[in-house]
Amino acid sequence: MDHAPYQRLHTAHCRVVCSTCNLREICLPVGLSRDELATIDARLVAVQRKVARGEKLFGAGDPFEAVYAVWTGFFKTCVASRDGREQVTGFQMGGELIGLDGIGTRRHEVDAVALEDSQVCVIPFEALEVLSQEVVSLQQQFHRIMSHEIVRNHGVMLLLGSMHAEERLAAFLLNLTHRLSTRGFSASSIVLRMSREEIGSFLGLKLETVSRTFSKFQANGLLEVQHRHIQVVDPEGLKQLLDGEAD
Amino acid sequence: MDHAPYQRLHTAHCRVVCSTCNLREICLPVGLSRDELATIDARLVAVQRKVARGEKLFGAGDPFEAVYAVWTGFFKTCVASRDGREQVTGFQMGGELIGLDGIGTRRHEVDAVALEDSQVCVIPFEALEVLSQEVVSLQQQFHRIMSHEIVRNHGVMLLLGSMHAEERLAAFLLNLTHRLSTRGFSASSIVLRMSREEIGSFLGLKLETVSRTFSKFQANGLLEVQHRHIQVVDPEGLKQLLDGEAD
DNA sequence: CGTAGATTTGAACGTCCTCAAGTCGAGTGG
DNA sequence: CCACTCGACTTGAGGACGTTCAAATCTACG
Repeated sequence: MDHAPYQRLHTAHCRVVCSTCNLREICLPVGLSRDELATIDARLVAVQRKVARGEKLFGAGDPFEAVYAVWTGFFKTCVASRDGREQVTGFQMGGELIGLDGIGTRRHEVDAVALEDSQVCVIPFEALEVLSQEVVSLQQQFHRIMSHEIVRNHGVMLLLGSMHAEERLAAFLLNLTHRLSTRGFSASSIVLRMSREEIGSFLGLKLETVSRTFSKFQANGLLEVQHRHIQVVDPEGLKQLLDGEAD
Repeated sequence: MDHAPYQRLHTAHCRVVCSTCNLREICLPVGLSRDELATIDARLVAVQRKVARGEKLFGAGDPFEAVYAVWTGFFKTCVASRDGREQVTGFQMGGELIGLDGIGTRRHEVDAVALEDSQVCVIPFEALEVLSQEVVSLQQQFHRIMSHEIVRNHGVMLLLGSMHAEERLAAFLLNLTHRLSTRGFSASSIVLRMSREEIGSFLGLKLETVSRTFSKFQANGLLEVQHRHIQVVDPEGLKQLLDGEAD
């Protein structure tokens, strides 16, 4: 990669400061006091790392040393089975943590790939454990985040286990718009960072089915689809699809 | 229930002792020293609770106060969507923790139901957080367990998102036999605690498909099926199904 | 402006679901 | 002890939804 030196430069020198970060209200430091934030700044988040679009933040099997908070950009995580099947397990955006899968085995269990040029905050896990022994609310917030991840996974299981293609895509879009609007972006005009194939892998569908379903939603006046640019015309209609009020 | 008083008696008086529990090597206290075990005994696991077959340990929406370690018996956890769809998110046996879903919201997000008469150790979550500030290896083990739960969920997503019925059931049976043999039970002769419908809900299949697939496995000489009693005749054959070496 | 990759769309097929009937086993009461 | 009943399970037939294979279209990026 011809900008590897550029990356290295930033990895070494860019110091992140949680206390002034615009994501501090939706990231790991939620609920921390001013003093606690200062402690985090001083002892926890050491460096930032840039990850170019298409590059891996880490791969399955890599030694686990840190978890990562997305600062800018967009990621996917995916698992693969021995025979080559791949499953996208999630998409991560600003303020979300990546790498929790590695804590148990001390090796990462998924691939984390940037879907656009991105920057993450590196949170050395050892430091996180040490610091969360001192800072109660950091410990609590960390536990909350892991628990949320488990609950999120349950939601995906429900989706994969019991929903039809249209319901899956509707749920996916509503989840995406919800998370985007939490971060101050429009909930109605969105640009997908992932391909139809990646959406399909996440939703347990083939890319053709995803494409057809987009077309159908457009025909039904729920969306306007132009490649990766999606206009959500009728969010209520999407919700009704999920609540079984099909008509 | 006519043995409610009996339950109450035990809830109030039965004191569990991790240090002599036969599950201590596969439960929360893995890796703790003798002294640390003594601390846990004294300050963490206060009471045991009996849950009769078919009863809930807790339900979705209940206030979250504790996590539970299965001591004897067998549980399922399930989520439901507003429109009544239900998805079994997991089956839990001795040494496994239930209730991690409630940490984030302070309310349980799933139903936990005993599939046979069971006993759990009640681990008040507040106490767990306090104690894991002092006992490093307890904190580490707890984080490991949450991470394992996340990785397990990823495996279920892979199963639900990309596998065919036969592969799903094979994966389910292999997972079950593996966990049973870890606990000293036979890996070849197993008694299912759950109905075909519950298996189907977990695997994203209808009960008829589960039943048909059992029959097919029997016809192919992989299993001998007698209702809920399963003899695993050819575990290698099951593994080959998963690795795509179908023949 | 051309090429490679992503997306859309069509048609035939296959897996799993739905609906339905029948079997089996445990528990109950005569 | 046997008949009865209820729920769980099995099995069959037909249909639906999503997949597979294939071709056309579009876009981005060099």
